[in-house]
Amino acid sequence: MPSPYNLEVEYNCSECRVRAERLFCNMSEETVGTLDTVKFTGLYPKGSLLFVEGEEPRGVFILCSGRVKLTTSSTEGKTLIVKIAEPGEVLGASATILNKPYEVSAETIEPSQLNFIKRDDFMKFLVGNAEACMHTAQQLSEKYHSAQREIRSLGLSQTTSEKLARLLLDWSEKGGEQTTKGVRIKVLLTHEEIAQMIGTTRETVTRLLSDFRRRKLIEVKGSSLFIIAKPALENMVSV
Amino acid sequence: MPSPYNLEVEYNCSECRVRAERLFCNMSEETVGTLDTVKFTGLYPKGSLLFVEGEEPRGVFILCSGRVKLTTSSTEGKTLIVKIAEPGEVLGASATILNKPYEVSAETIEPSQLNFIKRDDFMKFLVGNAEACMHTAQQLSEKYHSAQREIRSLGLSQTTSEKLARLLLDWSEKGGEQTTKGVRIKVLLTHEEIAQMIGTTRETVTRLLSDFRRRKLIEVKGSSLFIIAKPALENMVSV
DNA sequence: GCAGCGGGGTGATGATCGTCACGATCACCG
DNA sequence: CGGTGATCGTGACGATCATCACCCCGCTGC
Repeated sequence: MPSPYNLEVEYNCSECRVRAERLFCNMSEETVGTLDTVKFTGLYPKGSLLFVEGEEPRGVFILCSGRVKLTTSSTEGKTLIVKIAEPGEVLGASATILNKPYEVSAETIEPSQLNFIKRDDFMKFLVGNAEACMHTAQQLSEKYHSAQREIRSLGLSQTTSEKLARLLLDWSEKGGEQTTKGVRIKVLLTHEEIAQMIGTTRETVTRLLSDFRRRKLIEVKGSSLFIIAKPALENMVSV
Repeated sequence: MPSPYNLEVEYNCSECRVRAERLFCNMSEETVGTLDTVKFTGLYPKGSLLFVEGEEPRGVFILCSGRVKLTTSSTEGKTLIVKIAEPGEVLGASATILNKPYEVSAETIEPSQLNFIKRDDFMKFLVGNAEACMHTAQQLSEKYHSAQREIRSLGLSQTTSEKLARLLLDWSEKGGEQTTKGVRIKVLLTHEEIAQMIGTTRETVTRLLSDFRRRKLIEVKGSSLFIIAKPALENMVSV
């Protein structure tokens, strides 16, 4: 079946084959049926802005496939990437529940499928369905948990190399692939974006990566990055 | 009525006079009745450890009165104060819901009253009571929101003075008292603790505060701190 | 071809801030 | 009243990193 952006699309949550793996979506047939009646499926190309920091909450997005970059910016124009959201995450839930402005901006960095639920519908869904409410609470707990990790990393790291090492280790755990040369990571972000993830500058990232290469901690081949000396990297992080 | 630690204690949520002001506790009589049956009221002196980072979740604490310091530490012993919790907040909810280790440590910094709910009881309370679940979701949203603010501040601030200025402005908004000399803040933390709140060292805090004084931005009299030049402080922060 | 652009590499320089070191105060207590 | 510990003040020094500046490379469009 031809579909836009080379994306395999599932318009119907009840028939979604990956539902069981998704923390939020893994709910009873009945609840998912209700979900199907209020959601709007959308396909977004890379670079779509789902919502912007400061905007009044219109509702929530459930990320079905693809990846979404969550960012926040200072008045000076400096940008921090708070998180790269993965499939299964619910975006904008806290702002929607509190009816306060979105606290981050969300932008797709790959072609993505998202299900949108309008604020009113979402609130009714939560109030009327204990299971949905519970799963939302879980989802929010997850988000708080990961925010907490971010705070630790930003606040307790002494040096920038520590933060970079930590980021690489995080990546190797999440999306790493074991090879004979160590874990391979696909680096899909530019140095600029990596810098925005750890709160530093593009130049510093470039320099640190060269430094890591020189010290044989990592190896870079195109967009592949190999973790050669994992223990050494682990020694650098104290958080 | 005499009570320990000079604390006015309310053993019964149903009769609590400040309940309506508390985001979480402001629930129907019925729900609060249920809450009363599962909670254990505790009084804690200053310095009590409620739970420790990494520990398996025993349950949640509802802060009735007093204040609680939430911290996280690096393996090197450096400590970051994530948040000072105020009455009405629920502590340990995300860890309890996910059944993952507490992500922060909680320590009272004043004599405090807290209601404890065991994990099993709390989960049953949520599943069986839509209102409680909804209020918990709200509470978690609040926590996520404030964590997000913290991330912004830590990740986007260029200089330490910016973070300190921001902290003072935050305080003046939350607990400030208008006087002819500008807003008065009661500083109840040591320089060491302030340093831990903004991720720097004690010496730097001391120096920055002296600097702010020299530049007539603030004035210090004992534990009172006056914000003399609020606009100047606001100009320093870009987050 | 070549201009334009996004991305990466690198050097020079200076400000910031962590670290170490030492003193000064003040409260509390035997 | 001297001792002890917590807190604050301050100087000296050096490492780290942001900033600016420039260059290189590969790609795209004309």
